[in-house]
Amino acid sequence: MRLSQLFTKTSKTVPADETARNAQLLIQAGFIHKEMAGVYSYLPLGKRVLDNIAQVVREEMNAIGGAEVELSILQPKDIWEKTDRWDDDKVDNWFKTKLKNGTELGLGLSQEEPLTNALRDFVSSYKELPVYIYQIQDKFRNELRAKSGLLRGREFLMKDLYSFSRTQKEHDKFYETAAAAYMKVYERLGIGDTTYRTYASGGIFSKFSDEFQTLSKVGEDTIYVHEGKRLAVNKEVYNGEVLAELGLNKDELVEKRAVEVGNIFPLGSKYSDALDLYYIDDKGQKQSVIMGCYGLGISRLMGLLAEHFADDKGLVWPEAVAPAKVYLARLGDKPEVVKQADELYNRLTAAGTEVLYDDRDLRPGEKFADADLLGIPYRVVVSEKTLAAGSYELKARTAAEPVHASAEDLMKTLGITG
RNA sequence: CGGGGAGUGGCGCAGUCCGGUAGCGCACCGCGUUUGGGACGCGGGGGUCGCAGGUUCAAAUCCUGUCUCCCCGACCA
Repeated sequence: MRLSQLFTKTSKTVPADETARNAQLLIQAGFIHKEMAGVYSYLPLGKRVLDNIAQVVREEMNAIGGAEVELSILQPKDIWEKTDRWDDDKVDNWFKTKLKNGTELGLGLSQEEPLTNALRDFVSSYKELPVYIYQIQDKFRNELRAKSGLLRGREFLMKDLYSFSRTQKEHDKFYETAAAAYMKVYERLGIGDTTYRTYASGGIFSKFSDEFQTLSKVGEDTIYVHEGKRLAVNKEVYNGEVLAELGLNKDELVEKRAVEVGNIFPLGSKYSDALDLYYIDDKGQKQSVIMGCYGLGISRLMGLLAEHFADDKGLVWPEAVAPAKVYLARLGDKPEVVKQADELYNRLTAAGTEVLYDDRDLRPGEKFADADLLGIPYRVVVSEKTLAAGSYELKARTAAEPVHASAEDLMKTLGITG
C-alpha cells in the first residue's frame, strides 16, 4: 500500500477524552475511529491488524476441528426464553429492539441458544457427534460502563466456539485440546510467556471456568500466579477452600493485574436439554449432548497488543499481526531514488511481503516518526545516500540503530527467498 | 446505577469568575526557500462556543433543563 493513497493520517496530539493508552495510540496512528463510548470503527490499518489476529485464531480453531460459521446477530426471544436467558433480570446486558409489528428481538451477545437450536436439524445420532463450531463476529453487550479503549466495549469482535460432545469424557478431552489451542494463539501473538491459564468462577454450570489472563498493569482482573505451574487463580474464587482443592500453597502465589484474553466454560447439558437437542446412542437410547463454549476477544486482543508492546515512540506490532511487515521510506524524489524505491516495493510485494510504501512528499523526520508510530516491524530507507552506498538501510522497529544491508541481506532478513 | 471531572474550527487548548459579538498551536489551501528524526517565511479558508429554553439593549460567559464524553466504584468477554 502506498501511503500517498491512504486516507488516514497520523496526529501529533491524542484525543483528550481517551486516557486508555491503547485507544490513544490507535487513534493517533489512524488505526481506529471512535464512534461513541465503547464503540470503535476500524480504519484500513486497524482492519488489517484485526484481520491478522482473527486469522491466527481461525487457523488454530481449524486445527482442532472447528468449523467456521456465521450466525445471525438478530435473535428471536423464544429460544432464549427456553433457557431463561431473555429476562433482563437474568441477563442484564442485552441490547433489545423491536420489529415494526412489535415483536421483540435481541442483538447477539453469545450464541449458545441459536446454534444449539439450529443443530437439531442435523444431529440425532451418536454417529453425528462430536462437532465443534465457531464464528468470528461482532458481539453486542450493553455494559453499564465501557472503558479502557478496546479492552471493554459494547460492540466488539469475538471468536466464540461451541463444542457438542457425546459424553463428559469426550467433552473433557476436547476441552483440554481447546485450552492448548488457546495457548498456541497467545504464543503466536507474542504474549505466550505472560499469559496464564486461570481458574475462575464457572457460573451455574460448573465449579470453575478457565480464563486466559495476560499480565498487564492496565488489567481489570486481579489474579494469583503460580509461576512454577504456569497457572493462576482469579481473585473471584481465591480462598482457602479453593486453594486446598487445587493443591496450591498460598505462599507460592503472587498477586498480579491481568487482562482476560480468553474464557472457556464447560456447559454440561443445560442448553442442549433446554432446547431439546439429544442424540440416540448405539443402543437406541436418547442421550444428553454435553456442551462447552470457548470465547476469545479479537478486538480486545488488539487493544492489549497495542498497549503491551508500545514504547514512547508509538506502537510496536508483533510480526504476526502487523498491518505490514515493511515500512519503505523513500527520501526525496530524485528519479533514480524513485526508481529504486519503486523497484523494491514491487519486488517485496511480488514476494508476498506486505509493504507500506511511504511515497509522500514529506521530510525524512516525519517519515521516520510515522514509521515508529505505526509500529511496522521493519523500516527500509531508500535515498541518495543508500543509492551511493549501494545498499539499503534497514532498521527493526525494536532496534536502536539502523544497519546497512545489501539487497541479499535485506531479503534474507525479511525471509524472502529466490 | 452512585460519586467526580469535561464539552469552544479536524485535533490540542485559552477566553467563562467580572456579559460587549471568538483567539492561539497543530492540521488544511496558495507561493517561495528547504530536505536523514515531526523545517521556515508570507498570504489564506474554516467555528451561530454540545443542544433547548430563559434573563438582558447585548450571552461562549449568567439561570433552568437536557444530551454526550472521561475517570473511580458496583457489574461484566
